[in-house]
Amino acid sequence: MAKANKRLSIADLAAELGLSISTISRAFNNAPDVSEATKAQVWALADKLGYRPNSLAAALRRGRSNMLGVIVPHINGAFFPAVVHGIEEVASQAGFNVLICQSNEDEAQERKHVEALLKAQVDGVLVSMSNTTSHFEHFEKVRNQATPLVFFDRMPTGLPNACGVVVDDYRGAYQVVEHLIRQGCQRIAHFAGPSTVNTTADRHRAYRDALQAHGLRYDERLVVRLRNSTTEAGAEAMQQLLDGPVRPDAVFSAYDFPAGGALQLLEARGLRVPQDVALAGFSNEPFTTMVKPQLTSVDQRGELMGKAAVQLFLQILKRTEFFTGQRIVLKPQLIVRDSSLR
Amino acid sequence: MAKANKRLSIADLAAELGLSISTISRAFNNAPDVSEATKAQVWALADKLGYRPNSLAAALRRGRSNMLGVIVPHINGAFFPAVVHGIEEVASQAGFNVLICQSNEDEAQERKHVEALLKAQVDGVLVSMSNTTSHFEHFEKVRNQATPLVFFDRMPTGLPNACGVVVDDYRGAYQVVEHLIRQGCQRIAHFAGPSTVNTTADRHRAYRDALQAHGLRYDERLVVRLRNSTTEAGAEAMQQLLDGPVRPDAVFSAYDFPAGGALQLLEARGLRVPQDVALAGFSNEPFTTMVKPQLTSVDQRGELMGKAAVQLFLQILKRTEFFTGQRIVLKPQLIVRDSSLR
DNA sequence: GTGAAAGCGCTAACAA
DNA sequence: TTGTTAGCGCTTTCAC
Repeated sequence: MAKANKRLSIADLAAELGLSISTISRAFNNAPDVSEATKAQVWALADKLGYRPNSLAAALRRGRSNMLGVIVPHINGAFFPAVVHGIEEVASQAGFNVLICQSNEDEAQERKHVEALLKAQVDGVLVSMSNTTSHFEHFEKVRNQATPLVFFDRMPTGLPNACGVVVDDYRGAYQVVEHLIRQGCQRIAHFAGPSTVNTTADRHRAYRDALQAHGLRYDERLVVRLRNSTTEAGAEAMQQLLDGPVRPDAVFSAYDFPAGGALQLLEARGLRVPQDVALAGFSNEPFTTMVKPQLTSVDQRGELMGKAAVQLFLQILKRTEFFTGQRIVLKPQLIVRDSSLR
Repeated sequence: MAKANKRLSIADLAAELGLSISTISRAFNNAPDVSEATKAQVWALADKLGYRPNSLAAALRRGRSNMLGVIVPHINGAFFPAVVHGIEEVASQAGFNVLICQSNEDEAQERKHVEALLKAQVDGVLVSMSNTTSHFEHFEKVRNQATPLVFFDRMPTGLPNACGVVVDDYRGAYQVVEHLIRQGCQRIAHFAGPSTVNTTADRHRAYRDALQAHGLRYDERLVVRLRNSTTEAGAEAMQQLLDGPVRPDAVFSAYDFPAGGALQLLEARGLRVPQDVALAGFSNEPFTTMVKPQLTSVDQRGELMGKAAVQLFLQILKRTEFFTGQRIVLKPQLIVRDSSLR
């Protein structure tokens, strides 16, 4: 095993080969104006010595790190991992390394991550906002650094000209509710997510609009604000509805896991799904096909979203102009399963 | 909004305040030998100007990046996200930023990530091996750079003195099989993972040993090698067993999702779980409590594992000595649920 | 308590 | 095709 481990630099290779450091540098960047013979020599020696270019030094000098910062609220469930996957794929094709951070739905952590990424000189930041974030100065800072900023899925409503990729949550939710109405449901309840986030706010709005468009009353008593997006929160919400003044015959949940929780609770209470209460969620989590009955849901095109976000970033990077508030809107996909078919 | 965006440096602050760059640097590092008044001045100006230290430059100069590289096979399911969570928590406490990479169970990608991390001058690498990895030179390279290398969950068997944190897979699997035997199962089948990976190899070995220790025959015909760790692979494997010469009365799956797939297939074939076939998986995925019957499984202590891995890394970093092959073994937790209770 | 100066490892003019 | 040189922004002796 190798012993003395003082870090090697191009200077060492240069000395060894009797070449100048610039030639070594050029060889590593595969510059066209270095002879193939020289390149071969350099690469062979590097291989033998275990030399590896220091990308920090290169980044410092070049003023470009080829690193892309990504902030997600979490990587639980299937959606954000899918997005991350899409991001990594396109980013690595374009020669970028990806720095992933989780905000854990906490604004303070989100700010810290933004700072850290900026200090690390990332060439761009992709963010899906924490759902507790209510101030946006940390995002403004990114843009003030002239660092491209692209949102995905969750965008701040209060930030003018924000670029991003979202799914048409309104449309997806509207389709769910229309579907439930067509199945004959009359008292459709809603498990609502936070109203501060575009996604869940849109789902809620679509729920209300779809009801009214079909002549059904929007009844506050049928709307429960979820504590979070877990099964437990869903079970609680379902219990609350069952204890309430109006017995729903369907529930549209802003997330899948709470819908799963509702399913368990209904079963425990001896109610049948979908005959007594139809259920639909949002996200198309894998578990939705493993429960009985399988859960109706809406697919959010996670991987595609990630890819689109990086492409948008690359576009912005190319332009010298300033940010133009581009927004890419993906079509969600309603997936009807047994939990809402009667 | 700010306009001309040439990056600021300590030199700009120094000029503005009539101080030297060293003082500015010291102020930012909160050095004790700078007067509080000066610090306050510097910080105020930085705040006003939106200056942010360039951590790349600092890392280059200091020879330490405070970045920790992490390579996971994927972030699907609940286990690896839990580990990552644990890693981030302890790492950020210790002042490290975490660079997460996914190998997608592919050796080539794993190698590329190792190279990229090393070039980025990370101070350490935490890895859970891809299950297709069969050569370990890329790991040796890390150690040859004198960069701490810590494995978690999946360790190479062929790398001497590898440090890492694992769960006692053998023990967990042994407990599962013993439990099934105590429930009266006589023909216990096994869905096996890759034999190249310590975790699934241990689960398989424990399965065989537990059978034999209880006077049951180890029958190759009851062992199916999974194509991968999805529900589909589990359904296939179950079908294969049902089509085979020996009808099992229990299945111990090396992963949870295939157990879920088996559950669905059994149900579709009109077989009852656990009465006709008892089921048990491994990982304690959240979905195991959402299906009916709920699935027996083994918890792998993901978050704890992540924390322990970082602590091990920090320990190694402190020592001047070389790697000693420390291994931390966590106790898994058998969680018995309805799918195996009869 | 503060400053001057060297240099981390690399890139990119500019020369030759 | 190759070499020389001046930094990128920061930390860190060593002075004063």
